Parts: sequence; structure tokens; C-alpha cells
Amino acid sequence: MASKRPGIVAPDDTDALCCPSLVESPLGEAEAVELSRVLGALADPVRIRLLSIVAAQGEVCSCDLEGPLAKSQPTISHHTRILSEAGLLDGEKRGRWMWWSVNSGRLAAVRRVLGG
Amino acid sequence: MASKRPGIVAPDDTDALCCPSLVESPLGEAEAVELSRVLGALADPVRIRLLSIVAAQGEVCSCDLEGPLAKSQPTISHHTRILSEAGLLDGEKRGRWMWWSVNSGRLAAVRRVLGG
DNA sequence: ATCGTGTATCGACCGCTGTCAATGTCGGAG
DNA sequence: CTCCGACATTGACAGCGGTCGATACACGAT
Repeated sequence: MASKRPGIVAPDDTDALCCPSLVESPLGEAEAVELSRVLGALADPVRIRLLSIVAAQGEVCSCDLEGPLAKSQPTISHHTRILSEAGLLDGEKRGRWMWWSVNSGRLAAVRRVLGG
Repeated sequence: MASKRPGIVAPDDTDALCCPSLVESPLGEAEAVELSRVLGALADPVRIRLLSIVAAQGEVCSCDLEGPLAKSQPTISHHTRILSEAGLLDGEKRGRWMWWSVNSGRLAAVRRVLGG
């Protein structure tokens, strides 16, 4: 794993996002709960823009997000945590700085379940 | 507009979902708010399964959703309204029954903004 | 070791959201 | 017309979620 920090668990690849698209066959309740968790991580303006900024720059450290997003440092940390736990953001601590990058495979999986 | 019933507004096609993918350039705040609204409509286990059921059957009336989803009639009505206002579900009243179908174009637009 | 800085966590506040019982509305059947 | 059934709306409740100040933690520099 990339990060040794506790509390950040990288979701494995054997979850609901590997299963049939929702437009093909009705999803079970467990799959729906899992998928709604990931979509819930995306369903926030601040996190959408955060993900967008990280995607555009490739790698961004937390301190460079407070300005563009106009949010306090604890709030930024909160949102990066949510996205990280959803598997959409990968974090790596280098020195004192936390560097974030998007997990494009995870994003692609979300698109696929949505009928891609 | 297709429906004369008040409260249900069909989202036009000139909104944030027509704009660049979030992985290409940072989204503006207004676009992020709009997108998060649509994703928020998807970020619920009941609505995910509801959409999945409608997609699988092509057309479903409200009364046939209470059983599979194990929710009360007002709750079903609430969720169909959310999905309808998000543009993900199209509704047509035929007689006493409300028939729902998925707006696959809208779903495709969501996928596209997510990097498709 | 001590200090300074970048992040994470805690606690609290408040608005939002899912849920259902009760009620209202509309359309068809008799 | 009157009744019945499908659906929408309202009101109320509980739980979740975004936000920030205060605080704790981790790491590099001195």
C-alpha cells in the first residue's frame, strides 16, 4: 500500500463496483449500499471541485487546496478523507506534506456501473 | 413540457452536465453544485435500486416499486420525485398509474462528466 | 531536545435528508 | 353523482453530514 497512515484503508477491488451495470440487472441491497457510499463521496460541490483540481494537476498537496476551495484546513482534511476512503483519491505522505492523486481506475469503475 | 403537473420541472440540456469532464479542467463552483445535485440523487441505496429496477424493466409504475423496495408509498413517491427532478427518471401519467422510465441520455451525461 | 509547520482528530452546531402516518388530489368505475 | 384506488403532499421525527475552532500528532529544521 502507498500510505502507512492508520485510518486510511484502500478499498480492495472485490467490491460492488466490479459487478454488473445497474442498467442491466437490478442491483442487490448490499451492492446498492456500497455504490451509494462511493456516489455519496462524489455528491458534494467541494469534493467535486477538489477531485477536479487534483485531476487537472496530477498531484496536489493538502495545503494547496485550502485557497482554491476557500475552506478551512480541517474541512479540507475531512473531504480528502472521505474521497480517500471511497477509493477515489490516493494519498502519499512525503515529508510533512500529504500528496493526493486521483484513482482513475476507481472513477472508471463508477462510470461502468452507471452503464458505461 | 411533457408533464403538466406542477413541481416536476424537466431539466433543460444546457446545464453543467454538458460541460468538460472534471478530469480535464477544474470545475467552477456553479457547475460543481449542479453536478453534486445529480450525484446526490444517485447517492442513496433505495434510489440506486429503484433506478436499476426501472432500467431492467424498461417501464415500471409506482405501485410495482413498493414491494421490491420494501418502502411505504410516500417514500417511493419521494424518491421518484428526487430522481425525476434530477432528470434521471422520466414520468408519464397514464390513467391512474404513473409510469417511470430512465433517461439514459442523462445517465450518459453523468458518465461523461465523470471522465467518460 | 526544542521549535515551527503541515495534517489529522475532536467537539459542537446546524441544516439537510430519509422515513412514515395522516391527509389531500385526481381519475376511473359503478 | 358517489365511491374507490393510485399517487402526491404535509408534518413530524430521527439520524446524517458539512463546517469550523480548538487541540493533538508527526515530521523537519535548528
